[in-house]
Amino acid sequence: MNIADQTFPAIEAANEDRAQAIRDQLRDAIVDRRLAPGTKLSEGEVGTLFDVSRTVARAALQMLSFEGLVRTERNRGAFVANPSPEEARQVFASRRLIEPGIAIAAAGRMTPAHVAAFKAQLDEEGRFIAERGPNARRSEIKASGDFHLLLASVAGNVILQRFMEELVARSSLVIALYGRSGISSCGHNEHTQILEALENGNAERASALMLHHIDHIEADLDLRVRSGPALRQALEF
Amino acid sequence: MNIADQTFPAIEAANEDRAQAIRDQLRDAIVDRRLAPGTKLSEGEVGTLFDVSRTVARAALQMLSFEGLVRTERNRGAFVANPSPEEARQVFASRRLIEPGIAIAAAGRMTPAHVAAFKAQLDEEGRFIAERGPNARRSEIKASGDFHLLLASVAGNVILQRFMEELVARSSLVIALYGRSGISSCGHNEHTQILEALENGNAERASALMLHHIDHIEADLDLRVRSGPALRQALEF
DNA sequence: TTCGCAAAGATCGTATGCAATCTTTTTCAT
DNA sequence: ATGAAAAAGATTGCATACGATCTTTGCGAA
Repeated sequence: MNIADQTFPAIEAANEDRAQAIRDQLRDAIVDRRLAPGTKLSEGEVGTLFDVSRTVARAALQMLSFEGLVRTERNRGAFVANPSPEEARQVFASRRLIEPGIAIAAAGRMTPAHVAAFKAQLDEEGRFIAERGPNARRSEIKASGDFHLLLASVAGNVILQRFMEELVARSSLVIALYGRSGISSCGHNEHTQILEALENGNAERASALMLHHIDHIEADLDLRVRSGPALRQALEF
Repeated sequence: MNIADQTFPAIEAANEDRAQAIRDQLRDAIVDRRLAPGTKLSEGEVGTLFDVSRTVARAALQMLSFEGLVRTERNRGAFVANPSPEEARQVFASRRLIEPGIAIAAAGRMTPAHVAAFKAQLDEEGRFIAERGPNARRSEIKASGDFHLLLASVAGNVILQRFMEELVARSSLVIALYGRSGISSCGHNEHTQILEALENGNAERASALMLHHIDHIEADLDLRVRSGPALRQALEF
């Protein structure tokens, strides 16, 4: 799970913002758990891996720390975030507050093109659930989150969309740490139901289903403190 | 309104994160309108003003751009954000979704100490409203936002608190650009009412009052596009 | 061995330098 | 004058360098 063992796709070509590209790759790696919570992300290694200077690597890590996916300690560096049970609760409390509203907004803006995009998304999700192997698991995690992000994009509020991107990514970390049953594949049926409600323009139902869905995901977590949160943190694990 | 004309309090001493300190100062300057939307914030000038290298200044500006208070364009630099009417609507739509929930959460966690803090906050707000002069106006703007931030801190969810910090700051920019009646001092009474509801533990009422309060603030805006949004943006003004 | 402490090594925070890009000014033909 | 093109200047993007801080290693005493 060391970052040096990771392989990152494609070369960061383009004269576009390279720090942003690196951030995206690292975020994906964190979200689908190729990088475990607590993993050290040193500026030098990141820079070497992506073939940029520390300056750019540092900027990418700073971005991730704003998103809460990375924790930085002064003079010690950056680590994949290791959310405490309390943080985990706050992530889901935030989602319970925001995401039902997003569902309502999205219900009022669904077009046939959106419906098609959702169907394709759910198909993909289903395919990965059926497959075996760790790569399929990763893709499944990613796809499950992408459903929520697609919903947020349909809602048409870029601010809320960014909030949701952060919350979905952090949720993945939380589930990785505290999830009981490996994955939230239980959610697939619920996703389907939510899409149905959206398709029918039934905003209230979509909203209620979303709330339940979030509750179910959180119910699958074991947020009891195990060895005392301080120790856990202190050991970076 | 040039940044070079600004004076920033205190020296950025401490071996703590200087970029963060600079970000805070710049944010305050933007929020209470010492820096107008569209103002150029060059790395060099910021660095000189705060007596740090461009590296640190750049980091501070990057942080502000994540918060949506600053817009950065590749190879062109950073500018105080100039939110479009659409962005303005999204800011308030986000607040309508989040802040009533925050009020509910806060209502369930109010302690006597919190009540005292709110009272002090409202007192200060009232004092600035009574005063004359541009400095009082600035302080009034700041205080009005601080009420909402205090509420968010009482709610006890640091994630939502950060979201609110961003939204309140961006609201100030929006009001500066699109506000009809100079300031939202109209809100003072409403703040008082909200506190009353919180004090009585009446979560539903606090939530409803907050929703109305946000609506009132937004109703004071004139979000009609004036000279075409493209032109406005193109002229950086 | 085991503990503490010092030296060596690694990593971070920040300043600075250079090329690339953008902006402004100057120049010149229409 | 006016407008286009070129030159000069300013600013950014990025790499690199160096001191400061942290981490690890090595060594000697209990």
